[in-house]
Amino acid sequence: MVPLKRRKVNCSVTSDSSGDRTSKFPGVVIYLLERKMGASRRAFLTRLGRGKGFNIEYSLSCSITHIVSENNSGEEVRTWLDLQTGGQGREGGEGRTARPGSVHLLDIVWYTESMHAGIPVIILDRHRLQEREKPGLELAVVSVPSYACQRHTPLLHHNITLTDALSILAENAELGENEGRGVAFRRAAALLKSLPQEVRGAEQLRGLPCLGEHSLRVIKEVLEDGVSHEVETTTHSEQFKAMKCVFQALTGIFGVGAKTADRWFKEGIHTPSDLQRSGHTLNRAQRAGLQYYDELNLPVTKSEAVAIGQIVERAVHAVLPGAEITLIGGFRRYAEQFSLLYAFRDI
DNA sequence: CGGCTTACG
DNA sequence: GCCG
DNA sequence: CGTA
Repeated sequence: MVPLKRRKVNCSVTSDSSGDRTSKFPGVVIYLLERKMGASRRAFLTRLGRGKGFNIEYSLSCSITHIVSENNSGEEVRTWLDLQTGGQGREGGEGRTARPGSVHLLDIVWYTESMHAGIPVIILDRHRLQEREKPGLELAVVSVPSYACQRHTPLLHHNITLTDALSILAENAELGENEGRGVAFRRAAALLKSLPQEVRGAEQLRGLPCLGEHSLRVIKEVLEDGVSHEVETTTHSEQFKAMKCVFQALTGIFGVGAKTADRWFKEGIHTPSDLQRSGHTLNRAQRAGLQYYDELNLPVTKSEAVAIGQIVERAVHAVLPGAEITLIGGFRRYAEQFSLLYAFRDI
């Protein structure tokens, strides 16, 4: 079990201009293409979607993630989009778009199915506007450096559904005290995070490191069916849910790691309250962890970070007038963790 | 079949 | 589970 | 064994 991080930063993504509309589904910003759809039908579909909590924009901004069209071919929409954006949304382009992943070009069938489901349904091949792809572009067999240290592993990447699935299997292995197996699934997920674009077919991944029979099978299922049977079973398993919950509660105590959580779990200690009652002998860190349980599990806010930075700055200036103090770490790297680091420039 | 990140307290 |  |  990978220890949970303490003091998670409240790291809500600053939404861009269009994100102001409250949406039940952050990450899904829909643009309905009026061409061939007609203004009145577009207005109707927009009202329907917004009523169900979907974020539907009327103008084409860079925050759009899903473009839905009716009675247009993939080429038509692509040509139209290129005209609007000067080709910036193009997949396999030179990375000029700031947003990860490219816009999904979808048929109205995806929209109607999503309306019916009340949530954005997982995009399957039949939902996509089929584009006659340049051979070897869309289905490019990707290659990656074999050393993990040579790969980028960004937080925001192009294969979230796949990494989510593999992460569940990793978590399950870790909970079952099968660390090695967990490591393998985590490596497989990490590899997918490094890919420059969304994977469309498992064939693209042949020969890549860290992806063996099991991971490839899961990936294939998710790509073809939207879900993996094994992942679904695991997610809904009472055993898994219970273990996950207890682990979160116990390792959430500073000074308690996977081993101790495991031991206590077997002894029937499932919550911090159970622990209090048990009268177990705790070490110094754990006593503090229990005493300040709530506070230590509160996110560090940006203003808190800035305030601490100012205290340090005053102290440093007392010794080194003119020293420049810069807050770095999580708030700059857009990571979940928050580190308080102070670097000194030569003065 | 063994090993799975690393440094430090 | 994946790899050497 | 735990934190980072």
